[in-house]
Amino acid sequence: MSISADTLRGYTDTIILTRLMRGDSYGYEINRQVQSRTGGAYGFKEATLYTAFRRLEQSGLITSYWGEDGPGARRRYYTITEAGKKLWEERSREWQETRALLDALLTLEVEHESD
Amino acid sequence: MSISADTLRGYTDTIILTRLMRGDSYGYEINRQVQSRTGGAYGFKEATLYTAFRRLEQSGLITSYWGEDGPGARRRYYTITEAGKKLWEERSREWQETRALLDALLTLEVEHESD
DNA sequence: ATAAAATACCTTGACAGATGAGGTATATCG
DNA sequence: CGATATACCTCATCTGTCAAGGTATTTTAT
Repeated sequence: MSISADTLRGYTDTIILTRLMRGDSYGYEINRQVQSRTGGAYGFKEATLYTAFRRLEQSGLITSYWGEDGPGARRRYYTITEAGKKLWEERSREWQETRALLDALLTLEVEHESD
Repeated sequence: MSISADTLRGYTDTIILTRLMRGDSYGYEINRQVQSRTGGAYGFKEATLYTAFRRLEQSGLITSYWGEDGPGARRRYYTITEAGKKLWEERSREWQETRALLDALLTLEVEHESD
């Protein structure tokens, strides 16, 4: 976990929604995917993950169901709703904007003669 | 202000430090620069800005002094310290990493035949 | 002269997201 | 049979943002 989570604050929900855009999944798996996609550089703290699920479900962006009991511990699966998909589109676009803004705001512009 | 500040949460300090890397400045001016560099898309709320100054000063990342009374309302100028410069370097590097992580995490990877 | 707008600063309380610390239960592996 | 991995959960605390409130000076328009 080389990246402090506070620099990603506010993106938890969108990251989860991104995972669910690929199909239903459950907490533990989503976190494993996040870790593997970042080469181990980032992963959710459990409390962060599960409070996010509550928040997203309460907002109608995802729904959940208990997985058919196969082998292993019980799993709660999550499904993204239409509202969730719409919000994901919006947040994705917003990320592009934010990235451009931060690139501009965190760069030392070059000194001009005319300055 | 088309970008919600919560997507920039955690970058306030680094944005301010970036401005001060260019030389001493004061609150109102820093905010004007942020607005102009983002084409009006982003600006600090006053409370956010001034609480950030307190935080940064308490952490020894900036120092402050009242400007010589010229024309206009009184201004409190801020100077970045050596510790501040060091942190700015670190946070700048971190932003590059974070940007790459979020690009990876917010993208729907393409479906492969082998999936 | 005077009212309005712009410049410039400040604090406090409320709110929301992240998380450490605590917990439960099952399955697998040595 | 004990340790580790899987898999879930909650609550109290901490931190950053910001609405709402405030002060004071200068400039601009009437």
